[in-house]
Order: sequence, then structure tokens, then C-alpha cells
Amino acid sequence: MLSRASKYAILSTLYLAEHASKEKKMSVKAIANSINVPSPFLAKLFQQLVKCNIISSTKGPNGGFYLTIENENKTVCDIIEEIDGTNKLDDCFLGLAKCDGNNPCPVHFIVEPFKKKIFGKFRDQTIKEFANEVEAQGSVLFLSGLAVKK
Amino acid sequence: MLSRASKYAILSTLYLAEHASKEKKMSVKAIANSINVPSPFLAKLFQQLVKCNIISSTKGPNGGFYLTIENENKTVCDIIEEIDGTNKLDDCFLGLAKCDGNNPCPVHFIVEPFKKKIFGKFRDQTIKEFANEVEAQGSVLFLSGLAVKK
DNA sequence: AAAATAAAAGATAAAAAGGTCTTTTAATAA
DNA sequence: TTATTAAAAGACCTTTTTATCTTTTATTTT
Ligand code: FES
Ligand code: FES
Repeated sequence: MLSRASKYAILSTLYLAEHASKEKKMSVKAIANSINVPSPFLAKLFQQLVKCNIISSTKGPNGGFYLTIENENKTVCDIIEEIDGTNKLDDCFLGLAKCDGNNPCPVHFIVEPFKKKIFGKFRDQTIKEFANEVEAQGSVLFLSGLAVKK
Repeated sequence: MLSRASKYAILSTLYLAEHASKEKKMSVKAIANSINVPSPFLAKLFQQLVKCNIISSTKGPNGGFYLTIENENKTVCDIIEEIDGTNKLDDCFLGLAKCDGNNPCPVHFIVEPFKKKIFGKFRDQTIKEFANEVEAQGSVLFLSGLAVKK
């Protein structure tokens, strides 16, 4: 459904929203360690995310990654579209060329409501809002000691 | 979520349930053409499915693939487990090492009910029952002219 | 028995995804 | 202004997934 790359990107952007700021930038390594993700790979992803203005960075001592107000108003959808190219969330669960109520695959009517729900969330909620909710709910972005599933 | 291989396997097994029988076996090519899937690849998959007794085959003229009663009582879960090795349906949507209500990722409580639903269906319904439902509902296993999404 | 048919088996190839490493550039602090 | 720090850039490698091709084996029909 989502590539590992976009999962990494989502988790680490939310992590930035929670833990970094213009005053307290974070290095790739710090983030990679925190959420248990390979750091050179994450570095590549971050370059991409900076380029398309989803996260921000400065070089040099005390440099690192952080989110601006503008960044905080991006959405998870923006991340997915940037990293996975197209939005894979809309794909048919069984691989039909098109997910479509007029030509439903055998599980379409189970999948459709879920897709609507999660897609709505990813599209309508800003990163900032999402991160706030994550904090409020006590959701986790990593499992201590455990790497993200390979 | 599911590999392309297991999607092919699911679609073609349901197709067999609907269109083939011990009296009317079908060749890989015929099925591959019907559901728009690369036939040498499907052939490989079918070998695997025969070996683990999810579908049946006979060689020679008028040979081909079909389902026995025993085959019809297998489940979609059996297919997924055979092809993808482990059941990827249970993975965390955001890639955490474990999908778990005690350490929920930010979308866990949206994903969980869906997973329960679709996993339940794949586990509790036999291929036969599933195929009957597909016919009754008029679900499609392919989009005429359109290949399965690559 | 011979010819034809269709799967089985296995080798191989192409593509995509995931991951690493090295060099360059920009910013800062000493 | 020099040394240091950390990201940017890009080359490169590995593994997994997807796909193809060729040869062999089993079955059936003639
Ligand atoms: S058609 Fe398959 S999920 Fe919608
Ligand atoms: S923990 Fe992520 S989907 Fe359950």
C-alpha cells in the first residue's frame, strides 16, 4: 500500500513536528536513531522533502531539520504523493487496474469505506494538527528498541 | 499490503472456482489472458499452488487447472500465506514493527477495524463460498481490456 | 507406438525497492 | 580565517519482486 520510504517519511515528519523547532533543529542521525530507521536512507528522503518544501533544513553547526509554519500546514497526503509519486492509497486492494464501484473487485465494498476514511484524514488534517492529535492520543512513532518492520 | 503475486493468485483461483471443473480444465494461458496477467509468471504461481494443494492440475491434452472439493474448501488466507510467506495483512499500516493496540501508531484505530473485517473474510470464508458470493454480487475479477495494475 | 498437448521444473533476466558511501557545499563557532 | 559541523548531491551496491524462456515429464488421442 505505502512504500517503506513513505512510511519512514511520515513517521519522521511527525517526529520533527513533535520534537524539533527552528531553535532546536535535529540531525538525520538523531531522528534515524529515534525512530529506528537507516540514516543514509532517511537522509535521501529528507533531501526530497526539503526540495518540495515539506520540511526545512540548515547546514553547518547547530544545523539540522525542522518544520516552518508553512511546513506544518502540509498534509500526510503531500508526503505520500511526493515520495511514492502517485497516491497508492487509491489502488484496488486486489490489483485491478482501477478501484471503482461500477466494476468492484470482490472486496471493494469492504475496502472502500476504509480508504475514504484514511484518505480523508491524510488529506484534510495538517501535519501540525496530526502531530497534536498524536500527542493527545499517546500514539507512538516507533517501538522502543524495535526497528521499523523490514 | 499484498504482493502482486498473491493478488494474481487470488484472482485466478476465484476465476478457476467460477469457470473450471474437473470436466473443464483450463490452461494457464487461457486464465492469464482472461484476467490479463503475464502467463509465465502465473504458471510459476500455479506450480506453487498445486504443490500446497490449493489448486489441482493434470498434464497432457485436455489437461489444465481446476479445483477439487478439497481445494474449494481452502481460504484466501491460505493463498496469501503460501505466496507471501507470512500474512502481511497484519502489518502495521505505518510500518511499526508490530501492530498493537497497546502501542498504536497514529492511524492504528482507523486501520484495526478494517483489518479485522477483511482478515475475517479471508479466513472464515472458503474459496467456494467466496466465489459464490462474487457471482451473486456481480463482482469482477478483471477489467475487460485492462491489465491488472502494474 | 507416435504425435500432440499441457503442466513441471529450473535457469535466467529485468526492474524496482531499499540501502550505503563518498564528495561537495554551506553555515557557524573558535 | 580556519576548523568544524551537518546537510546536499550523486554515485553505487544489494535484495526482492516480477517476468521470461527453455527443457523435461506426464497424459491422451490417433
Ligand atoms: S475495486 Fe478493488 S478495492 Fe475497489
Ligand atoms: S499499529 Fe499501526 S496499524 Fe496498528
